[in-house]
Amino acid sequence: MKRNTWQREAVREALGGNDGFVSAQTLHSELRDAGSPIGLATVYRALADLAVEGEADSLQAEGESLYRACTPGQHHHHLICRNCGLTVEIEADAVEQWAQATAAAHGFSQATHVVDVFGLCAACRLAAQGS
Amino acid sequence: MKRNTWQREAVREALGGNDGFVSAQTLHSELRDAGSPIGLATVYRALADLAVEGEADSLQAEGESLYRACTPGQHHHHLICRNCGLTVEIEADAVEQWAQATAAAHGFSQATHVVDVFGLCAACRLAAQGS
DNA sequence: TCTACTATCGATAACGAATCTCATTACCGA
DNA sequence: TCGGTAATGAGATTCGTTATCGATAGTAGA
Repeated sequence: MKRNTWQREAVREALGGNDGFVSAQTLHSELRDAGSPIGLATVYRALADLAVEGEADSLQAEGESLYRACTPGQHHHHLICRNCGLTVEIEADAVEQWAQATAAAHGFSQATHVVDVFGLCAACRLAAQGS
Repeated sequence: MKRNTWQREAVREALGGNDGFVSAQTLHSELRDAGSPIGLATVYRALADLAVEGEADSLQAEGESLYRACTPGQHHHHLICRNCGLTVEIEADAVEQWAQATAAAHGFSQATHVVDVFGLCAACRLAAQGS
């Protein structure tokens, strides 16, 4: 029996309110700053649940897990600004097929893949040039 | 001034003696089991150096950093068996170009990318079927 | 609506990977 | 051989994450 609690909903909303990837710790701080008495463990549990249910994407960076709300049910990858965290969801049929084909060519089955692109978004590039 | 120590060489050899990716902790255990009195911090330092110098590749998995000896100086990706850790180095010019093009299309510059394929190698698939 | 059941919460302890500290060691040029 | 100093290593520390367990509060059924 799955229950709907305001805590879970708060995490979902806080996640949706961020453009890019955020850490569980950061999300917890934001919620506490906003006056919510939510616990850190609850934020971790909620994020893990959301990730399993496909409502959030997660990736590992610099030793911590980052999460982001994403369009559910659809396989996609991310183009992430390494400066401001701005994230763009990208489709990559070509890469999907390449991954499958490459795996098969080496005798591998049940292939999954990790594909993320990091760069400097237009705004951050201009800001860097201006300084 | 860079110095050559037996510890650094021991890490290099231990890394080369493994087919797939191994964690710093595992490598340290192996070295200690083999009778080497090398310290954990030294293993971490040596691995970080090797990664910087291009003699080792690293990737994040399950909350820890994994390392592997690799052909230096050449950009490539990995096809990794999620069961036995067997790793195959793969070239992916198509993916390189796709990543650059996609980043550029969204206004991103200085694009780098993370591309790894996980699967079940032929031997592990057969073993799984046999059981 | 009321009640019982139990999923969920949350403070905190525990855990583990990675890093830092600093006294000691030993590499290497002179 | 000698001295400066890079490198080492045991242990402490940091930090993100997970486990524990009593308290809390959704939810189904009476």
